[in-house]
Amino acid sequence: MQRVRIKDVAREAGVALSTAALALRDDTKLRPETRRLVRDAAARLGYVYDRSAALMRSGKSHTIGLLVCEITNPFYAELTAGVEEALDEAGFVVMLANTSESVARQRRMLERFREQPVDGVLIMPATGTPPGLLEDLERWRLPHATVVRSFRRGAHAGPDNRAGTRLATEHLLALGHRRIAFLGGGARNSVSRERWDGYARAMAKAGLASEHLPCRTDIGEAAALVQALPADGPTALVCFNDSVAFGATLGLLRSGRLPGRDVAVIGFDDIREAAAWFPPLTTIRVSPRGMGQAAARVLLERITQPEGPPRREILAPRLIVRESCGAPLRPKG
Amino acid sequence: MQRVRIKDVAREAGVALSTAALALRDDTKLRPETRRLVRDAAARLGYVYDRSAALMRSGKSHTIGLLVCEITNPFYAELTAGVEEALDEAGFVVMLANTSESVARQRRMLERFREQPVDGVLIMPATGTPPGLLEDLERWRLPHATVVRSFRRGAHAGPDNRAGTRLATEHLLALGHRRIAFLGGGARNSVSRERWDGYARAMAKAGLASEHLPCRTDIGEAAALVQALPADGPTALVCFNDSVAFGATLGLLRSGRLPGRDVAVIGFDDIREAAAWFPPLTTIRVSPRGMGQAAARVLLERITQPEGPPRREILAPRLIVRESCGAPLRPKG
DNA sequence: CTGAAAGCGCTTACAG
DNA sequence: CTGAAAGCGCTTACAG
Repeated sequence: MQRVRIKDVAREAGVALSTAALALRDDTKLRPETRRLVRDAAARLGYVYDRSAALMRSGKSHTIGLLVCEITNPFYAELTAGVEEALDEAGFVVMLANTSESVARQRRMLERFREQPVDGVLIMPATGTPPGLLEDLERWRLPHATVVRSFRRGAHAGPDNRAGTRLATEHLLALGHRRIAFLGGGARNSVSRERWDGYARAMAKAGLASEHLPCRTDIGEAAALVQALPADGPTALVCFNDSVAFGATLGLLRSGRLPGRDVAVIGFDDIREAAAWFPPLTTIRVSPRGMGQAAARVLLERITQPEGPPRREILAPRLIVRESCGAPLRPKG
Repeated sequence: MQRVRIKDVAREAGVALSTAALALRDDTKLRPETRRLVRDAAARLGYVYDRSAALMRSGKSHTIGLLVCEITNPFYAELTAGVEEALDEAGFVVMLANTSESVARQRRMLERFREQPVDGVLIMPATGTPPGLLEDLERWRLPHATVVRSFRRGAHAGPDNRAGTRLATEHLLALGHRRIAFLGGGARNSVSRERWDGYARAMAKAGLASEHLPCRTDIGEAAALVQALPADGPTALVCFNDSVAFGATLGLLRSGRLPGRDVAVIGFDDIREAAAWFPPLTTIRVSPRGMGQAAARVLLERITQPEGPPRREILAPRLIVRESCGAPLRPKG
């Protein structure tokens, strides 16, 4: 069984090869009847369009490379779903690489994507990514955008991290807390720096000292750290993200303390599990799916208008008050 | 700035075009010195290998399409990481599509992958996938394999679901439970059927009646359902998976009951959060990452040996006893 | 290891 | 809308 090519479809439909080629791409230069004629012939023969051949000739792959720093993190998984959704709508397909925070693997996959070739790359830079990577991307003229974590310049979509932890800290201050610590973060990436910064500035503004309890983004590690906190420790925790906050609540429960009543906890991200948590988690909402979609749009703009200035879309976060901050226990008034 | 082609590299290195082509793929027919010579020339010119042109000629894309039923589910996210890891080692790259359990979207993405073209597809069939899909794949001669959820035939890698829920049920029976219910599942897919079946058979063998508490795989929905369970309800829950089990423990906590002490809970999957949970979750371990790697291997075998019989790799699950089943509270002996 | 050549299946520009 | 043709950048088989 020979492979069916456009030439065969053209013969079956009784039209010229160039007409068949145009008809198969639904070109409006052709009469609707002709297009139907060709489509029917293609269906009869079981014709399958070969995108790789089209790419070879036209140089457009309608494919983008997505570098995820850690796909097993629910936040990034949700973001990936948003990216994939928005790109699919635009007729693009995504090639996935999970770097697992490895700078070496990130580099290797980027070169692989370049060879593929893809029309552009969307990157959540691995922790510790050297700034030279951005320069390489620019030199390669490979359209690119970052999501969540960013370089100093270049197209980007991400949350306003400083505003987020500022909102969380100010909420806790308004509830009367004075010993407020920042739990988690500390990695060498823009998100860690910015979230810490928003908290620290809000504390300084209130004339209070900052306290950092660094730990990796790991429920177990956060839980162990919080479980061991002394009774005269912080009365409130601004957490790097929801996973760390989940760990914090588990650590409090394990040491016989009730999150919200004994120690206030606020997360960041509002991942799906946050509302169903015990106690329901007060957190900063940034909508990973929406951010993935925004990032896809920003990248597509780079691909279609490579000469324009790169757009940076900073999304405003929102404080979602539930129970883990203890607010419902202290009605204002 | 013109694009650098193999021809240019050959000229720069002072060798024939065919020699340069072989050298760039590190063919052992060539002397190491020649290979070095060519590689150095390529580096000097900033040559980028064009895989799409190679695909066009050789017909091998070294790309596979991955259809994930729900990437935001941590279990499938981890599985995706395993697939991507194993394929990368074999020099393959993955094109991702998240079907979000939509049969229509699954169909559309499959046709897209076929056009791409990919060397094969790895599928976690969306709930409600018609058996006709398998026939299409066979007719298209598109190498394929399923993961976790399966068709009646075809290459596959997945857990022994019946053995898993049987292990869980027998453990609860041994702890003295009699009113044991199955929480979650009920979707029209092989996993739901098999997990229920393993539980129901173990109950029947013990001469006990089965009880099904169906709910979607959603922490919030499971929590609400369990929170409302009466005091004379089941004393133990075999859960469809860990997410449902997490919901169950939250529902118990919300209604003032301690999971493990008041009602025993066993999950399925052993996702990362299970060990850190409060209380630590007793569950059935199937290693999503390992399963993803196994599925990748099974698919690669289909691609390299399309005429051989499809392999089905059924992985044995293991009971991981932690605290949510209450076993540590009742030392044997 | 050389050198010339065919071909993968499209896209695209062009004269009619 | 036709028809013939060039070309995208590789791979591959072949005679030397």
